[in-house]
Amino acid sequence: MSLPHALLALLDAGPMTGYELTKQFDQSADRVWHATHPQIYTELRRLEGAGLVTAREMPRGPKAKAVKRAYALTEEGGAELRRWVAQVEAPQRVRDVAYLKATYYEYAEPETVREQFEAHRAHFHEQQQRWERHVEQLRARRTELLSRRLAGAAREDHEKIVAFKVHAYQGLIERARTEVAWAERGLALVAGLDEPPDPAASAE
Amino acid sequence: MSLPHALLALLDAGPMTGYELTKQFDQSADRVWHATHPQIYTELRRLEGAGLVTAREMPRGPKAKAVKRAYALTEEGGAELRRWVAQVEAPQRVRDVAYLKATYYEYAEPETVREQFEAHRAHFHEQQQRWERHVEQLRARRTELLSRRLAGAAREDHEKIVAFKVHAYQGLIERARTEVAWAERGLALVAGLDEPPDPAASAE
DNA sequence: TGTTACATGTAAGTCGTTACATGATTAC
DNA sequence: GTAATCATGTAACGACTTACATGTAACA
Repeated sequence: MSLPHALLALLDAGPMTGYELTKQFDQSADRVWHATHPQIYTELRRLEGAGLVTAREMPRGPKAKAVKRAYALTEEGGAELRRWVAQVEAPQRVRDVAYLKATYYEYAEPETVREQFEAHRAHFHEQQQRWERHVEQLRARRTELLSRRLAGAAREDHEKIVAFKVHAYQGLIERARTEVAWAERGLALVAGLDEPPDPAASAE
Repeated sequence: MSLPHALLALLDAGPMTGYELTKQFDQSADRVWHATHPQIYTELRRLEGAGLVTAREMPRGPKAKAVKRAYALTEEGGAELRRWVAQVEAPQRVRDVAYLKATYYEYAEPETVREQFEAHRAHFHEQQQRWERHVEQLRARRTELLSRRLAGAAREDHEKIVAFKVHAYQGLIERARTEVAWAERGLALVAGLDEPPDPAASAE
């Protein structure tokens, strides 16, 4: 649903190949949208057909035995991106496995529950740190994409462009922190349930 | 992916019809998982085929011109639920339209951006309140499902059962609060960008 | 010579949404 | 009688994942 727009948004900074886009959408990248390469290559062809991007075929390496395709935004593509940004989106529906499972943790061994909260904490802690680094880079205007984007924008818009990106990633940092805190409260809860509250009332 | 388990989890409290389950999964309900009725009826038939639930056909109304099917967990269904709860899940990948869009708000009119942050705030504020009410109900053990679930569980497990559910929904409350705060910071940001920081430097 | 990174695709299948379709029962 | 709610489905389509498939180029 948002994949085409996520692609247009990245291409807005400048032309890229499907491979480069794939790396951007990778789990390990600092992106808010994830997609796999089959999805991306397919979608790029579709966008090309719709006239929202154009492809330029380029030789790979000096021997020119293979080609790669660099995609660039067309004017319609840019217009579509702007139209989409202005449009209010319906709120996403909740569908969270971790929380669904957490609701039924009474069925699992305390040890297992601990492991899961640990994993949750580790995951979001890592995300938090990655996004913190990313915000630093954004503020210093040191990221590849941002530099390219700023190069193609009016000087007086620079502050605004940076501010919105920083705000978005700051939000993700806060979100990750919230998850870390939740997992930690979860760990405390299991620890408390594990050793019964009143030693006199404990069985066997 | 988690739909079958979300269904098993609900049926764990006691038998229900597809229609009742649909209401539980509705956007307006206090659930962490969303699903639509075609998905639910289809999945129930699949679970029945797999032996994880059994269906009992019941007459609808006194005239018995139509039937409804109440689904109940089988022993294998219960076992599967327990197996699933104990299993560590791979973390979900980020895919968030609101944040994706927010990264490119420089393209939208300040008025439009404001509207979107407003909508974001309103949505999560409402969720927050709903979940707060839900936690109150859980603590007082006044929800339908929880009473049914507790009725079928050993007395000494009651505290644990309630505690995990409360913890999960508390997490969702915190999450919603984080989103509300993010939207509010966003509104402040737009307001600040709208009136240029230095009146002397403003153009026309 | 072999491994890693570059680079692009197809095919099958699952998960989820939306639209279509039908009919009974209850309350006003 | 008629509207809302109860109740259950099918069909078509779109989004996403996983497995399969292929080949080049750089580097050690």
